[in-house]
Amino acid sequence: MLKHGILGLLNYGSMTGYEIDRTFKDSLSYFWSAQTSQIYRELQVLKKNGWATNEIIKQNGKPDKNLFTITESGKEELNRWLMEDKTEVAARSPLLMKTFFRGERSLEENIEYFSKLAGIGADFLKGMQNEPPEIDSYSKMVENPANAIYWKMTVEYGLMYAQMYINWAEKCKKELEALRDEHTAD
Amino acid sequence: MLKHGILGLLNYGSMTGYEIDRTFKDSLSYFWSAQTSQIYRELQVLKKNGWATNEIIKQNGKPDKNLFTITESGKEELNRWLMEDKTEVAARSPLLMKTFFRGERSLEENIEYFSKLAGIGADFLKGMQNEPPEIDSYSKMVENPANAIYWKMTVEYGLMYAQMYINWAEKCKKELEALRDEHTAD
DNA sequence: TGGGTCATGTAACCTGTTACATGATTAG
DNA sequence: CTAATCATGTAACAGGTTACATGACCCA
Repeated sequence: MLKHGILGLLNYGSMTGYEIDRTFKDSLSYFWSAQTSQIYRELQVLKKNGWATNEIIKQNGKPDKNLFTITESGKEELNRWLMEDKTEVAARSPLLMKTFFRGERSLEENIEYFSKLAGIGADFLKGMQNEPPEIDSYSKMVENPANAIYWKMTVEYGLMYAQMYINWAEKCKKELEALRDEHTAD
Repeated sequence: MLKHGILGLLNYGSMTGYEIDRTFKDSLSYFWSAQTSQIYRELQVLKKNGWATNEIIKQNGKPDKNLFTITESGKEELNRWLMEDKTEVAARSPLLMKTFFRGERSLEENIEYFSKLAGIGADFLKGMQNEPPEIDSYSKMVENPANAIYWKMTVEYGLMYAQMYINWAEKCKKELEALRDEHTAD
């Protein structure tokens, strides 16, 4: 998966591992986090597969740059991946795993838990609304402005998801509060 | 993560690897998929960590059962995990990774893509509404009916998520259609 | 007689995480 | 003087996937 993300970025233009790492951390982290070490390792795989070539650029003072460029075969692989359809709605969710087993903890603690989730969701939403991932910085990077519509769609997903997440957490909280109030009413 | 899911199940009662595997595949797969091989491997880790003990139960005709039971230390670990708060709203999303790079494909193909996503979302939603993960079968398994509320919350999340997913896919589709119609109107 | 269920796993591989290592330049 | 930025990675480990292997019993 990360391989294809890197191919997608290289398809916009040649980049060094460092730049790819920065892009993931600064702009794509809300839907994909990647470790620096993994990026450098995957770049070696891309090279081995013939999907990218590299070129050392001498610098003085700083370490040399290792600039990667996508090949024709890399572009084919990128397109193959984009066309393949293996779409699953449900994704692995640590959140739901934890929710599922919460019966082990007290009502009060769980009310607190969902309250915290709602708060975290609200912070995430606010963050996204105030400083949406820097679409403009990609626009400069890429000649074709048509891409921006797809970038915005991922942001839109983030906003809609965050809202749903908050609604869900609040609903859960209310259900537990109702349960608690039933008991204490006796 | 899977370790803790297994611990959570063992906390309901002793189980064999086969039963754990069935439970994940039949009932928890909408938020966590697990390979049979991984379950058997993780059970060895639980044992090694002192979180579970096992007992061979002789059978004739069928292979012997290997029944696992949670230990006190395993219960502590389960509770430690439930109490720890490491909640991230955003999760790694292959869906968004693919969406982000769709500028590489044609408008028409992408309209088709989002249309398919909306359909897949609708099928998932229908499936969940018609046959929600067998909450009843857990209820039999577990003495404490209070757990059911948390199980239902995970199902509720599934329903809300599926709806949001469909709305998003349809919105994306409409945006692209509008773009196409602008161009063809010239 | 053929497929499904019960029931166990191993081996190899791929992907992601954590920890470590180096070193110059630049801005506060 | 110190922290951040630029820029490269390696090693070990943890977690997840794919493929393979075995074998009896039961139902249609």
